[in-house]
Amino acid sequence: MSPRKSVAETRLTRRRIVDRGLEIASMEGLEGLTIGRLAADLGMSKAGVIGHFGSKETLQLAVVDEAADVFVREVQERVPDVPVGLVRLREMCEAWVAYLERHVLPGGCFFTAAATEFDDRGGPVRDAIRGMSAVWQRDLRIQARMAVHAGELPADTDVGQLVYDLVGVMLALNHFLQLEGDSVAPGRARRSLRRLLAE
Amino acid sequence: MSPRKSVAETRLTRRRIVDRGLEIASMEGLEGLTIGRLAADLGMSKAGVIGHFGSKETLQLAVVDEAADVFVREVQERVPDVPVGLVRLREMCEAWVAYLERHVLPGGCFFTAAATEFDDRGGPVRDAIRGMSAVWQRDLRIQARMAVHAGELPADTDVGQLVYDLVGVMLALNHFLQLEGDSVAPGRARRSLRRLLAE
DNA sequence: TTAGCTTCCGAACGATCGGTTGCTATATTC
DNA sequence: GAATATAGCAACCGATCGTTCGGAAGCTAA
Repeated sequence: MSPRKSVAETRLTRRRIVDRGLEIASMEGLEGLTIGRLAADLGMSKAGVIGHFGSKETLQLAVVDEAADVFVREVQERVPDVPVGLVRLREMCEAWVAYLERHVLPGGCFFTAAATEFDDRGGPVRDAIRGMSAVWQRDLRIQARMAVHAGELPADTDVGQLVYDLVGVMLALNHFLQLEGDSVAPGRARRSLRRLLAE
Repeated sequence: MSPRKSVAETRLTRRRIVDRGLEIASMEGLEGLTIGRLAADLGMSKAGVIGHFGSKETLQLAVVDEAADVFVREVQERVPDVPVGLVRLREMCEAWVAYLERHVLPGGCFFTAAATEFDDRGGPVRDAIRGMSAVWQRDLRIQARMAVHAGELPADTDVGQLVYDLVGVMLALNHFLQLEGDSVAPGRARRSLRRLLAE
């Protein structure tokens, strides 16, 4: 039926698949993302979908990559160009809160959902998720360390502890927003961040 | 093949199913819990498994109930008989940390996993999970309120905010333990709790 | 024009999903 | 001891899972 598309159109089809796949995965989970469901949503055949990836696992990895791109675009690139250290750390966290508040993905934070879904298994998908999570936490740790070094945070600050607490604030935000539809949660998150990142 | 069992044995079979089901669900998720897998694990037929419940949803609800029982047994009943208020609140949180540290379930906190899995869907299973979560948070809120009233916490304490932060500490603990196998996480959790629940 | 490459489809594969149906064998009840 | 109730099994149902295969259709290079 469908003939060969130009190179540009082909890339576009692949993007459509991954984009819709990310939406589904953020709601139903990476395992709940089904070739048949994806094909039906996009009005194409299962073979046409899987042909771009070869296997479901490759598709899952492409979705994880896309989630990382979305995170870069919707969080990291929106961090204002402020000096490194405490000010930048605050803006990174604010961008994070705003991202969840904006409901960019229908299922909330993709990495939160994917992490709890795959935390007990092995395999490349779990490794990819863990890698993405590690990169962001590393960025937080770097800024926190700079803030300590610049005297913007107490000299005896435990940077690992601080990152732990920041992650907790974000996990709680996702939890209260998604499970309980709690609209005051972003305010709570910001208040916790203010206390954690006070000068 | 298998004949009818005595009433006691029947109850025991049902318990075996739900117990193993909870273990599987804590690792693979409530949807990843399949009748066939459960039957194979227990050395019985699918019909023998589903016969006790009638449908998979009923089985899932039974597993959620069992998870609540485990939580009561492993957390709430281990809270020492200390006076209400701040002291009791501290012991409740400590019991919670110890529960995750003890690795009672192979997949970590069942309700954390179940909540993120079902937070985007409707139906009785989601309602049950939300209900369990609400009960525990209510208990926390009550003790926090008593602590404020007794002057053990600052008078201007925002109890909702405190519960938000406590939940964040626990979600982070589960996250770092399960995804990253971080053995220092329980220490981090206790340190955060000490800061949140300082007199 | 022609040959090759690629995208996508329709159809089918074996496996597994949740669930149903008869049946056997036993515990319980009378 | 006879009648009844029921736990669990083997077999099967239609649906869906991920995946494979052959071919149709159109772009591109020769």
